[in-house]
Amino acid sequence: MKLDEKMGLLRTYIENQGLKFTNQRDCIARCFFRTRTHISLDELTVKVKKEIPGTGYATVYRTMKLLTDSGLALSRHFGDGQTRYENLPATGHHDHLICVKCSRIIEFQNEKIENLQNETAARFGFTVINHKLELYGYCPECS
Amino acid sequence: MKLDEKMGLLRTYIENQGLKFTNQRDCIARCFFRTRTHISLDELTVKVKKEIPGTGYATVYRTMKLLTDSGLALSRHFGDGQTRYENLPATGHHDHLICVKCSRIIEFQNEKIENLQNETAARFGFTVINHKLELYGYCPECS
DNA sequence: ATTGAAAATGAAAGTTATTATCATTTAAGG
DNA sequence: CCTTAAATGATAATAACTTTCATTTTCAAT
Ligand SMILES: [Mn+2]
Ligand SMILES: [Mn+2]
Ligand SMILES: [Zn+2]
Ligand SMILES: [Zn+2]
Repeated sequence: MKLDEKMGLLRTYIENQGLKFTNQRDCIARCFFRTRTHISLDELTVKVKKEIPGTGYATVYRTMKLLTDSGLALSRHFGDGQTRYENLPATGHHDHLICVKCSRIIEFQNEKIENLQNETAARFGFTVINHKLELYGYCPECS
Repeated sequence: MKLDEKMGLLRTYIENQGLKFTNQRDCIARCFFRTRTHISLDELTVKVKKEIPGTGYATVYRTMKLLTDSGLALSRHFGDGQTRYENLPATGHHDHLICVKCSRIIEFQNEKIENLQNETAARFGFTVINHKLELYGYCPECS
């Protein structure tokens, strides 16, 4: 999805909710949509302040909540006690390999695993609405 | 593993580390070994206080850290922002199905998924040392 | 049993990430 | 240009965890 398309969806969501489109929201959303990492609020706030110096952490927090609620961002919790946000993956859902030494994160997709997850859940009468699969270990460079 | 066997392992671990075996540690460990749930520190502290009323939360916290470090307890993080502890499963490693409505937790094992995880990691040159697989959804009663 | 050094305890304070409050500013429709 | 509801940023509050410290307890060596 293109940047402008995302900004359009955000505007629509904001209008529909009776909210207002502000300078800060514009800047924070653009900064976020630009990233390709799993970014924390602290990290994102640094980026945003370079464009609008006065911006408060709370506004970044609230805007990321907005983006998450609207479905334009995904929030993730890896091992480090911080919430991280990532853009919607163009290729669809993915899971993560995380290096416990250098924190490198590799994304992967595995249709077979996903299917087995659903099979397993079904066996217990569960309806899965989301899941978390994280593999922690050593990346090639840290092995 | 029997209760006494676990207590023996704990004693050994404590001796080897040059630590001391106290009344509180005995009580907290027994209370924990008795549980079959994924218990939080608050919950465990309530149980412990019924046997030794003066026991402080910090002591429960420190003892569970000890049990985790010694390999006699597993710490888990589900969605609710609290650390939970569970006994070593007699049947070996398992993963979890979690009901987002009633918080019921069902444990499952799936060898195929485990193998696919390792295959996937290997494809990226990763060595997996642990993983987290949680399936969130609705249990049969809440569907 | 007594002693003494080292470790454990419990209350309280400190940490850290997140979330809420509130006075002031701003967006946007009329 | 006005109105007013929402947004902002500084700050305070929360919540779970972790540390500190004065006091108590353990336990090996008398
Ligand atoms: Mn990702
Ligand atoms: Mn379990
Ligand atoms: Zn690495
Ligand atoms: Zn349920």
